[in-house]
Amino acid sequence: MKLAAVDVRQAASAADIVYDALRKAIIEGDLAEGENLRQDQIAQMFNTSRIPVREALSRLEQHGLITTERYKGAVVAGLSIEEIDEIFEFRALVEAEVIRLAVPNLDKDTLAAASRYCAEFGQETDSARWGEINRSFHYSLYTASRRPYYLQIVQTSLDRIDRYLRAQLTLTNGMTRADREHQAILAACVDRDADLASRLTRDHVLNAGRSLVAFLKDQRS
Amino acid sequence: MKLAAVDVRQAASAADIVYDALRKAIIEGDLAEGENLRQDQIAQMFNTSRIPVREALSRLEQHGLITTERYKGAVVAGLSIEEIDEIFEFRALVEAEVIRLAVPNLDKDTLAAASRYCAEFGQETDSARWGEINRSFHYSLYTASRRPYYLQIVQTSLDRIDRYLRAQLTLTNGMTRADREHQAILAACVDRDADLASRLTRDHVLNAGRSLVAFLKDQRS
DNA sequence: AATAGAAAAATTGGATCCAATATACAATAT
DNA sequence: ATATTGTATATTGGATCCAATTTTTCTATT
Repeated sequence: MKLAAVDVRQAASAADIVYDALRKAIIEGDLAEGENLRQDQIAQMFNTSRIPVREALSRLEQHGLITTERYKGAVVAGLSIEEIDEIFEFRALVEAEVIRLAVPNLDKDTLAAASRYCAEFGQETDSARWGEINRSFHYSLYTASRRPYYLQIVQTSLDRIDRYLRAQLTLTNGMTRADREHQAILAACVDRDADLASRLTRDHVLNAGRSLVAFLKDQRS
Repeated sequence: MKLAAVDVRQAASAADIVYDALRKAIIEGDLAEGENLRQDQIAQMFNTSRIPVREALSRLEQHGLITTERYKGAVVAGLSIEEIDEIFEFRALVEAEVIRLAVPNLDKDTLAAASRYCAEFGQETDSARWGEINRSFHYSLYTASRRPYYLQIVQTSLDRIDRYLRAQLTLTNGMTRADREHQAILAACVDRDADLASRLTRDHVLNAGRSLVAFLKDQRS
């Protein structure tokens, strides 16, 4: 029997759909930080009741993307400069280790895919897509680490600061620098130099963080 | 006006209470892995309806403590040896960094508290309490890192493998070795030797992981 | 007796309803 | 005019009800 088997176990529930949509909207900055999320309003937007919305909001809160107060509701979580700084520092630690673990396992296909993302990043003119391509580039390499737990942590960390990272890429000329650094990381991976790839990734993340924090300090003062 | 003001904003909701209770039961191993969690049954145990229970289960799933399948329900998540191994490796990375960041900030009170936990750990005869004291010892030092994001990650990582860690302490004589290592870590902290404390913490976590994995490999085969 | 299939029970996901709380606003007092 | 109190509205948290799905039990057939 030849059939494209589909795993029906994980058919999306209403809560899944709402969660995915809200997560995406927050990550991409379509929902401004501080914005109120009214259960009723969201429920109507998705043609469902408040129950799945409440579950979605609960998940978002667990991931730190929103904050809720009892009987008051949910608002998109903002991050202080100190929190942003800390998350970048954390990412530098973990992602440097992930790429180190990944390099020995990199095969031709993975490197080719990463190379495509790297080129695409450099050529893309629509700044709205940089964040997504940037993420794809790094993640395609990280996957070779074969460390699902690390990868999940990296994803949730990135979720928290993705909005700001996107801003940093478009402003302060972060894009051209990121492009250079991506090429260097990719080259180190091709050379199977895990230590170098790790150091470059660490610096890449820290550079982005420093540049972003400097920008925000200026902007918020 | 003289009144002991209490912040009523964060009065626990029913979902909070159920979540805390289930989390504790899973972490401490009172709920065996694979065990079914029936919404109705739990709701009755807490004299509430299924709604708060569902929210609690949703949170537990986000933290990886249970797995759920649509229309089938929730079961306490078990971990494969590979997953346990990975989480210990991850903890070693992060906790080594956290203690390094903590050492410069350690004040007398914090060291005194850690010292008390360390002594308590060595003297406690009730093996059921070792897990909790062990956690308190490490966490009291980690707090000085002033890195709330790191600390939250450390907590959730520990939540995932605490059951197994408790088993490891009671079996394979893990307890006496842990006690020795705690004293060495504490001494390095008193000496303000961040590098040493970091290295010792890393080894401490990796040792526990290796010993646990060896035990499980033997047991599960 | 073993097995396939149908009916019944159990369980979850979602909708609707009610209670508790917060917010907005009007009325009143100073 | 301002501040305070009371009231109405909006919003959330929780209970109950219904639909979709799974699991169990029963029955018929071989």
